[in-house]
Amino acid sequence: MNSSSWVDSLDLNASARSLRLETPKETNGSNLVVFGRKLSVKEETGALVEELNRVHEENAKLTQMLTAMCESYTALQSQLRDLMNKTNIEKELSPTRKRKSESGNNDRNSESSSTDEESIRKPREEIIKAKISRAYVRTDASDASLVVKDGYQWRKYGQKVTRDNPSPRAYFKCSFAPSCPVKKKVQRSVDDQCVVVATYEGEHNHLPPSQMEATSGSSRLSSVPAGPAAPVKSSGPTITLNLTKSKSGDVEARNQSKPKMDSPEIKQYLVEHMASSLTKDPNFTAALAAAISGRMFSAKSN
DNA sequence: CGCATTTGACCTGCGC
DNA sequence: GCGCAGGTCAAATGCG
Repeated sequence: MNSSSWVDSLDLNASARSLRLETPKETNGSNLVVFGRKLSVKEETGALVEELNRVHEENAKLTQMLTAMCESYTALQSQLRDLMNKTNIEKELSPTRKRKSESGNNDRNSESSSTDEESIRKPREEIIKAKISRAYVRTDASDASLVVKDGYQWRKYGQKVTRDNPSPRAYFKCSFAPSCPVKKKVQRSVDDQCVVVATYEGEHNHLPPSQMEATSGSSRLSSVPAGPAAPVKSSGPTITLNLTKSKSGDVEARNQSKPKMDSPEIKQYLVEHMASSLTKDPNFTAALAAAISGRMFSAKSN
């Protein structure tokens, strides 16, 4: 199961709710015209409140489902990681094409200290490099800055024009924690200049700054540390593909089709998606407005 | 003045 | 060995 399918299922639930909430919306107008019928208005208000409570319960259930799903996905991911580490070790033990340069050094055993260091360092590098994910962010094509707001702080350390793509590729390092090994490459897509492709290498060894603020008691809903002129770019959805290298094509295919559900980006996207599907639903907003106004009127009449 | 960004130079791996 | 391309470094520059 991929995220889009269960996000869609959330959408379906939202639409199901909206179907049930159609009646209040239709009677909303009559509330204003036949305002004297207090009894029916109160009945409707009660029904709406009931409906709201039901929606809240449903929301809580969905949140529970989401949490359970995230947990099971995390468990699966750690299993996959263990498997991949095993296959990496096996690859290291067996002679491969990558070993060509090192095998060329075999006749120079006098440099054993340096080659030993390399052989120790290389698997570590490969493990770091194995944790590669890719994010596609839709931005304004006229926006020349290759900045992808993902909740982390990045320091640009280089830019290069590559052969396969006329638009420059920018290189970033995570600057929030000095010891964080994560790097990011950002380049516009060749096919669609509106789409920016961000490739992440490695894993953060710290919480995202936004989450750190949240845990430290900040009441802000979403805080991106890039300054006031840098809200979360929600001009389009960010799709994150975990491109973690894998020997098995089957596992790889499944893994690629499965975005990082436990990543803060996805979680934020889900929250935004759920919030927007609710707020964009005219039936829901109308019902909500009717319920609130109903309560206000009933409070006034008391 | 300090920090982030820019940009040319340099390093490294790979193919021929 | 040489050239190419991608990646990184570090001095220069800009900005708040």
